[in-house]
Amino acid sequence: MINQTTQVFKALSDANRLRILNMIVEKPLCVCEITDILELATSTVSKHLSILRDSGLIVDEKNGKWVNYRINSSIDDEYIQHLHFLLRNWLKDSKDIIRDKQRARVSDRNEICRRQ
Amino acid sequence: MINQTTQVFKALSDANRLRILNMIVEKPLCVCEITDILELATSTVSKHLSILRDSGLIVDEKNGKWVNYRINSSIDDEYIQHLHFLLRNWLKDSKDIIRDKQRARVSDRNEICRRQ
DNA sequence: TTTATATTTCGTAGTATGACGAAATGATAA
DNA sequence: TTATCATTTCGTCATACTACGAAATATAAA
Repeated sequence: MINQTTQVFKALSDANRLRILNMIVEKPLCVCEITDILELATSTVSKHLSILRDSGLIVDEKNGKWVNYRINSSIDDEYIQHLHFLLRNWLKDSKDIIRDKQRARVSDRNEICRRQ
Repeated sequence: MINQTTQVFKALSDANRLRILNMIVEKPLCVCEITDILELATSTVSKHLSILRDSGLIVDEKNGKWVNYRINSSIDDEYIQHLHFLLRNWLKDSKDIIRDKQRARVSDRNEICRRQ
């Protein structure tokens, strides 16, 4: 119980993971789209996503050759939902977050992914 | 902005610090009382408290030879207040947290501190 | 099947974190 | 003042974390 809670807060205690969470509020994104926005190595982004997934904050969905990541909106954990609500408001005025969200909205994986 | 947010989540991402936060909901405690309940070295507890204080989650108050730590209840940061509310509910059924809170309620610093 | 694309896993380097005891600091009591 | 008690700071060790590139895996396209 207490360890599950620390796991969630650990997942939230990294700037790149907070950026990912706010991006995928706009729309579900694949790894290469997130990699393009964060400007990190693909393996690094994949690791961040696995940490967020293991904490229950996000879920992944296979879609052809892509893996889409989106916010976990299942209502089975009210505290996770509470945290998502909190985060969306807490970071909504951050310049970095605003830019990330804009880039997420206009992101086109067919343009982005083969460039890497 | 985003770094202040990660700092708060980092502060929350350790089991001993979550235990401290729930203890001092019951009543403000000094370092030696918290040390007695957590069964850690005094220097370790002092460090945990400084991390929680620097994140804005708690405040300290000098009182004679003791330093009391309590939840930061000033309303100047709504997100911190939101997190305190969330934590109190999230961990209220944890056996460890329940025991810590009971020990905090009956703790008497005049009995405890000189034994260390 | 072969080739290309997307993602994950592995190994590693540098850094951060949490633990401790010892030393330093601050305040009270003798 | 000196002694005592509470707390903080410092130095250190073991472990965990984040980043990367390379290798492995999985799916789609040729």
